[in-house]
Amino acid sequence: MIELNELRKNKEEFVLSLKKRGLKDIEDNLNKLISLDDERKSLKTSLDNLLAESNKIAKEIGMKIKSGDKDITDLKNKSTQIKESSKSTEKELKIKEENIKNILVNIPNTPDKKVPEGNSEDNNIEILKHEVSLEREIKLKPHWEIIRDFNLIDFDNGNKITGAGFPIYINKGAKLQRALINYFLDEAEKNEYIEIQPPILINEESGFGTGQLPDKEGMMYKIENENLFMIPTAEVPITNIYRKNIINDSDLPIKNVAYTPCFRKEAGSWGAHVRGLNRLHQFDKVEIVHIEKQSDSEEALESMCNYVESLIRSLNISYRKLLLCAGDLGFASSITYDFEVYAPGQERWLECSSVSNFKTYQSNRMNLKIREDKNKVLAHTLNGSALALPRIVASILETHQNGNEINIPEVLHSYTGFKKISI
RNA sequence: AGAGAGGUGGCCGAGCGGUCGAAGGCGCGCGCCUGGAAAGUGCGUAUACGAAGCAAUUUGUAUCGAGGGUUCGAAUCCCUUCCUCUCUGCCA
Repeated sequence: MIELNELRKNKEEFVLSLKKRGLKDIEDNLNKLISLDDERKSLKTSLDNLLAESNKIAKEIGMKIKSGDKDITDLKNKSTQIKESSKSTEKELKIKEENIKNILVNIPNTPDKKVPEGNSEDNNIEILKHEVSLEREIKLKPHWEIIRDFNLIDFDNGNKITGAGFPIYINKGAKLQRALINYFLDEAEKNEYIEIQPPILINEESGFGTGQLPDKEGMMYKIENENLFMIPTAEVPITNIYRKNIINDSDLPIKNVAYTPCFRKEAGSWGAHVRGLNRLHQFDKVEIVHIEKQSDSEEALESMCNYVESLIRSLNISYRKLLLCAGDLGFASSITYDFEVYAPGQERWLECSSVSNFKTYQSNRMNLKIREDKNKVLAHTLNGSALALPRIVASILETHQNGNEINIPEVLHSYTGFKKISI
């Protein structure tokens, strides 16, 4: 949620910045927000005055009763009158506050200065690319063929017991999943991340805090009679641990890592190119989350990117790093770097990590602050995938296939217990 | 899931219709005392939203799990709801 006070201070910057996202009526919207806030303030002032008056009378009555004076009818009547008008003012104020929140909640985060303009993925900027050489002369298969040939994942039975997009990993396919998860967690630990095992169901307040609710409700699976949601990413439960907290400066940075399954409805995003592991309803992911001081978050984003890059590189697969343009930026993010790995069997780049700085957008929603000297200021929240498994698996299988066997990247050997998968 | 007890500031804990944002203690911060420390002692120590001020700050309102209600006045009474503990049941 953008900060209203900041908006009031530099409206022009907000307008320019949000226009980068391609929002057309944003200036009118922001003006409306400010005038609603003016109205809110004046209502608040008159309500406070009424209540102050009413409190004063109540105290007078109390004093009179104590001193034995029973003549309080006039005061009572006066107070009742004040009460009536304060009730109606209070109602007005509540409505005003709701109106403001409804608008505020639907305004996305302002893109960082570094974020390029543009409204499609073609406008994303490639920051770097690292390619591994493929000397093999065999014809490279897409991973869904490899999976079938080596019997690593059973999509059909997943379909039978749950539905499309819920794969069953089998045998060495399952072991590979477990190896990757453990490898990613261990590496995070070496980099001073504290491991968390959060719940994978979250309530409405948590969904609101990180920005999935109310507007992105369609992405999450809902448990109807419990009013809970399956997490679309571990970002939600981890970041919400710190909801409504005031954290001491000296306790920062907070660096957490968690492995969780993730659940996404992905409504309407199924097409011909979405085969095999390219898009799933349930997938595994190791997520890193930072809570940082505002002045430290830019550097933290860099270090997170470097960490993610080192992980991908260690798997000996081709990857590239993109800086997302404003139009491609997630709703709550101010700046996002995507990492894509290359899947040579299908000749496609697949996104496997998204590293973002949300700045104060989430902390403002969840009231997460940092105590710096005497001041309390909103924290910056950041997160990134480190890493999402399925597309990494796709890239590993397609990159390291070698006829009748698949070579497992060396860093995983101690985790898998095998160096190759054979037919 | 049933029965009972309970949810008060960073923590412990008093208050159970009147000046209570809330005694007392612990913790923490600043000062005094000291050669230094301990002990002692003085002061301070929640959050949100307004108003005034360049600011330090001053000031109003709300908040005693959450949301409603009764009352001139609610931490205190009533209703709803969430959570915790104990016992019983069920269970990996």
